[in-house]
Amino acid sequence: MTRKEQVFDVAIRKMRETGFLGTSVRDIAAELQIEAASLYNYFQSKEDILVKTCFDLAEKLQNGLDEVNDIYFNAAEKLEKAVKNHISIIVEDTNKSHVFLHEWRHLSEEKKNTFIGLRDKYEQGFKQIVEEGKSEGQFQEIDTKFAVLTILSSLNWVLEWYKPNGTMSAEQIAKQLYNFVLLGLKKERLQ
Amino acid sequence: MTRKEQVFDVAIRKMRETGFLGTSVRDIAAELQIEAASLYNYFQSKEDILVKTCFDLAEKLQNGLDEVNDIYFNAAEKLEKAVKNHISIIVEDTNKSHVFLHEWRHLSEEKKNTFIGLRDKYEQGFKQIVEEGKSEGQFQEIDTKFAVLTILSSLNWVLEWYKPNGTMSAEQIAKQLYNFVLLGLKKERLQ
DNA sequence: CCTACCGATCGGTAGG
DNA sequence: CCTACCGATCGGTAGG
Repeated sequence: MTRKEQVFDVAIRKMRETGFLGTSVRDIAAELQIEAASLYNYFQSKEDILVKTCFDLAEKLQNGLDEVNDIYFNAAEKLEKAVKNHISIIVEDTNKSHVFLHEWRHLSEEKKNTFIGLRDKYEQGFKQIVEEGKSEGQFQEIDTKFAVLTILSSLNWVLEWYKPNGTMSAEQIAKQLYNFVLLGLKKERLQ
Repeated sequence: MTRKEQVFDVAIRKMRETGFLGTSVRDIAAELQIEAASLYNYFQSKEDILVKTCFDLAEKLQNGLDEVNDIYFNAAEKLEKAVKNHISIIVEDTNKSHVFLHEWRHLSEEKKNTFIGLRDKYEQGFKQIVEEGKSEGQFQEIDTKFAVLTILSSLNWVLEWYKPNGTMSAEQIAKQLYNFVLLGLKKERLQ
């Protein structure tokens, strides 16, 4: 782990704990036992850390989703793999994921708009899968936006209680969530 | 609407938009076209607004849940009513609900611990309903904590896309969510 | 509801 | 990685 990685690691953890605005550069420096001014050898501004975290994770999620869409053809299968992709990425580094999910609104106006664009694109990918499932007759005729936002909310909530050393692996969580939450979507399971 | 209510209203909306730390007393004053110092006729500190918002909403939700438990006997019915209670309260004032859900961590240490206690108690109420449903054989043998957190996450996510003048009423949303998300819980609908 | 102001803290820079 | 420091802004108070 390079010194730069150490700095980012501490900064992101602090931002997860007390928010972007609640974390001063002096807080970060104190934990690293150096002076605040010294941090500027590792980043140009405090916002850099937020920018990198938000955009890195957005890219990772999108790449995973694109891959799922390339490989699989069946909507139900696509959805299952998309769920697994999402969960495996966000539980990989829960601090980063928290910052990505909750602190992006403190990006500068321009960066924020770009970020929202990426998020919309990602949601669009899920919507397309649900639409496919509906037109193929695999999924029930539920409102697409409603279904997608409910699915993603359930997936993201995993962060609130996922413990890396807990009893469930990321794989098991993905399976359980898929069975539990997405049961409502499958047609043959409806009354 | 009294002047004090106006002040709180503006403050809470600002805090929803840019967070508790991202909202200065000067921001609030500017929108009301008064000086920052004048605000202190309406509250004693900026934290007062956060405290009132968080604890008022926690109390409202708990009272609703207690009532549900008093009136109904069947676990499935209790769960349905608890879901409706939760949704109807959080969509009543979406700004307050956002602050309640996301800004409580900026409460002072002591207040924060009390708040976490209230939240735990509320979750406990839901857990009890799920346990009842399981022991009565109405619900499948899913992990209780897992089920409750997934349910609450879905309910809270409503705030992200609920528009008071949208096509769905709070009642319809509650029904749809109950059918969609909670389908996984009911035993007779399992494969 | 205002003027006038306080001490503390903020993100960041110059220069080494 | 440090010393020394900048201007800006913060929550809040005194006194009217």
